[in-house]
Amino acid sequence: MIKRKSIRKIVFDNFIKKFKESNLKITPQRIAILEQVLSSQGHPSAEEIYNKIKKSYPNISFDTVNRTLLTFADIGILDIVEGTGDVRRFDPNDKSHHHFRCKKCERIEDFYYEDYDKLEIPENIKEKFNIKKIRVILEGICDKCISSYSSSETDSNP
Amino acid sequence: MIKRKSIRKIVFDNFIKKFKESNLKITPQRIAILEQVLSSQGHPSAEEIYNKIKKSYPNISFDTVNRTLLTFADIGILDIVEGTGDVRRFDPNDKSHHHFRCKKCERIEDFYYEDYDKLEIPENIKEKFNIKKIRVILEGICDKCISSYSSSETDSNP
DNA sequence: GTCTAATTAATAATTATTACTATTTAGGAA
DNA sequence: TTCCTAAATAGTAATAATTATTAATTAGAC
Repeated sequence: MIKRKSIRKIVFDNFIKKFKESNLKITPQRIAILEQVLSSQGHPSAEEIYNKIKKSYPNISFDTVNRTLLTFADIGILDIVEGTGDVRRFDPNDKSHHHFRCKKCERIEDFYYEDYDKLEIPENIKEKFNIKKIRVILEGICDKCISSYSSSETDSNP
Repeated sequence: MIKRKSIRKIVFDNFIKKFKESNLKITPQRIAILEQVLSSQGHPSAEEIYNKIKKSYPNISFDTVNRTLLTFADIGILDIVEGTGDVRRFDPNDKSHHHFRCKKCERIEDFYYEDYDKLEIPENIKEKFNIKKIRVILEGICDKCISSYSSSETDSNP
């Protein structure tokens, strides 16, 4: 019991450290959202998290939850599922291809790479699902954005 | 000139065939949208396509364009860029993982597969972009949906 | 040409996301 | 501790994307 609590505390403290590193104030709302996120399964939307938090924190606003989740994504506490939150985009390219996505300008660029086209599908997946398409998403910073990025990204010296 | 035109016609006729196979009527609107899509670069949104079509077809409605594009995606004339069009979803899973997506119920399931974690990044991409994350998306039909799918999907005999 | 089910235009309704502003608060300095 | 200030929040409004509705039109089979 005591041990479980302290493990949980360590995980938690790590996030608190991240907050401080990013000059984010530690507010009860952020703590509540963090706790909710850490105990989430699957891929919740802002609204799902908002509804859960409201139970213990009735007058938190949706905006705070949404904004905070985006902040968390910014500082790397959680991820945004690829593509979601963007307007629906159509892809008229009928040749087998893969996508590079820029995290900064959201640009999506097609690229071709045969090795990726013939990737093997894991057995347990193949048994359970009927796979129709395989796509690799590379996420990062594109050439146009990289220059405007701080040097700390490429230079890891203090 | 004549040759180019007939190649274009062949490509076009293939799509017309797809229309007929799917019992879709061939309307001038659909032709216009098809032409616009086929000449599109990148990953246009419904609105972008709508704006372009309006120039040659001023009183087409947005709804028609949007609905038709979805229909095209249904019959496989084009794709929807993975994830787009969906509510933003957060991913609290901090372990390296990949996604299976069901095309029917939109379910996203995490899975783990080391081979995918250590995929090589093509040289030309590595030179141009600063890659931070690699993710494989498997698209298909999930176990829960497969039973409600027509047998023609799994049985390719006439 | 006639008929009918499918399609469309126009618009309304719904839903997601972002923006705004007055108020409150975290956390550093005295 | 108390004070101060920049940051964060609640509440709400605005914007934008998507889906639904309905009356009118039309493609394509006969």
